[in-house]
Amino acid sequence: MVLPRSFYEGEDILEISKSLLGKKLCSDIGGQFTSGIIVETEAYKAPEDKASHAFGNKVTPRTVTMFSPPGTGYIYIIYGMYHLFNVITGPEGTAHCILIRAVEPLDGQDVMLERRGKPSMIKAVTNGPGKFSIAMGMHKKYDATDLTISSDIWIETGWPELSEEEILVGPRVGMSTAEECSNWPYRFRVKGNKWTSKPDKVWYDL
DNA sequence: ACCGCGATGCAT
DNA sequence: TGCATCGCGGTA
Repeated sequence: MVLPRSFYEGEDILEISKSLLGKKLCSDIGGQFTSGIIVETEAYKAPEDKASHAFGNKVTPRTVTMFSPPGTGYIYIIYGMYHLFNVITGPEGTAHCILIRAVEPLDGQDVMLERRGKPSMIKAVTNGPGKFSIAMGMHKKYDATDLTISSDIWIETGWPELSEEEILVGPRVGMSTAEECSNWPYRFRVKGNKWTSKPDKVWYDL
């Protein structure tokens, strides 16, 4: 079942970030169907979050998508070559968004390997925001896609709801200019899942 | 294992 | 100018 808009519109972005773990992210791009279970997420809580593109509710040509209704996809380019995929959440008008950082591959694994130029799934294919976005065909041209009605990119129910014991939390990465926000525990992952991005030492139980 | 760095486009 | 990144080649 495709997740309805009500899934995305709650006030608590951290709860939604955790609820997205275990959901099934699907894409049908270039005539190729791929899907994967979301196993790592990262929350960006505008307007007070200095790490958010929409810090201070700043509206630019890039960030305007972030003010779209909850359940909208936000795709932007980082380092000139990676099309990172995010989900807009929160009450309409808030610019909260959640970066999808890793998925466990399900359908279309042959397509993912071809897009990534890798021989097998044991080589890191979807364990990072840039990597899984390539594997699933994410592209800036799909920015502002309505994930509740799109036939290009959508999110379905997947695993049963995870318990808190199955989730680890840690600080976000790449926070060089976010000052006090850089230590916020806004990054979530499925405990023990081998498809998450490279482990580090800062994870702890909820 | 870890570290440094280049690729490459676009927002500011 | 500096990224919400990745893969490579160096050193160990």
